[in-house]
Amino acid sequence: MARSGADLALLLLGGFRALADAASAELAVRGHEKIRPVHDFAIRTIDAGADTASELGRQLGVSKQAAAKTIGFLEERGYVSGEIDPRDSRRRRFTVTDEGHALLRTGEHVFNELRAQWAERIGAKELERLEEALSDLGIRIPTHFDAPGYFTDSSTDE
Amino acid sequence: MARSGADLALLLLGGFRALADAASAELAVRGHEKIRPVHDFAIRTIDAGADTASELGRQLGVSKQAAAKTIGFLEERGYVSGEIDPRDSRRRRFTVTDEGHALLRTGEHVFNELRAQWAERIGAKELERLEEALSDLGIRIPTHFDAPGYFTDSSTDE
DNA sequence: TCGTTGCGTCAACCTCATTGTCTATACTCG
DNA sequence: CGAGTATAGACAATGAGGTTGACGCAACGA
Repeated sequence: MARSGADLALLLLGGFRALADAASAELAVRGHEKIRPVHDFAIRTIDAGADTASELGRQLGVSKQAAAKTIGFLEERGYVSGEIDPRDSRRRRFTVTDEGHALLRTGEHVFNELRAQWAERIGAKELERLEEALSDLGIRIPTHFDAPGYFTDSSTDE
Repeated sequence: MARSGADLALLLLGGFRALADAASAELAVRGHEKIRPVHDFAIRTIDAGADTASELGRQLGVSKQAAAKTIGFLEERGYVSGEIDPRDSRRRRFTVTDEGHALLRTGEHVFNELRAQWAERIGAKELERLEEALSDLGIRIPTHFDAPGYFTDSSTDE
């Protein structure tokens, strides 16, 4: 039967949220409080070479000020550490600390566990097929999350 | 091959965003500027009986102030209209206007068109299978759309 | 050496949400 | 009836997350 397009959208969003919320909660349990996907993403991006605030901002598609703020948070938590570039004293170059790498590993682990749970529920084959379908649709990994809230729903009540 | 759980999450988010963004853009083309999913959802909820700001807030899981603001926007655009309840002058009771119903219909249409495009790309069967899989996972329709939240604080309540 | 460009920071402001406070109205119970 | 309580909605302050503008300073290129 032809389902509705709106339901499809909601299903996708719901799936994402189920994973993201569960991951965030699990990360908190494991000692990484208040970590949100942005942080994971930012750390990866820094690790991949975007080692200054300006560069991180460009990579993430946000202003350098916003990127600097995120870096400030990460630095405060000890996930990254930075020092002035001896070659160019305008820059502060950041590196991901062991703690930062640990967070990345834990996050990955948590997500993989979640995925494994899904695979158990509907079958590994089916899950791969779902991923395949989404990939075939040309869905690209989003890097910008300032989505205009499309729906606001009550997840709190039940 | 075993994909990563994080990629799965991103794929779902990306899918949702692709649909939501396209729908929002198409709605703008059709004369409904700046309409986001929240608005559609709010109108539906009002139509379903949540005819005061407080009640809408409760249904949507947001504060009454936030709900009042949304209603203010909808009223300004002519999607809903309200008047003081003669039985209880504290309340302003809202009803969805014809314009509001038209928006709902258009939104539905736009989403269905988008879904049809996806069905063309990967096959109707495959799409249904994807929806089936997501449903089987017990994904519930979310109503809280601050969803970009992979990287934004998404409330961890449940 | 002198512009130009880029980095990082300060400051102001926007949006969307929150909580707290307050007035007015309604409801309930002794 | 009248007192006390609960509720609607409005106002204000606050917070999170982002933006733009301005600016000092360092680097670089002609």
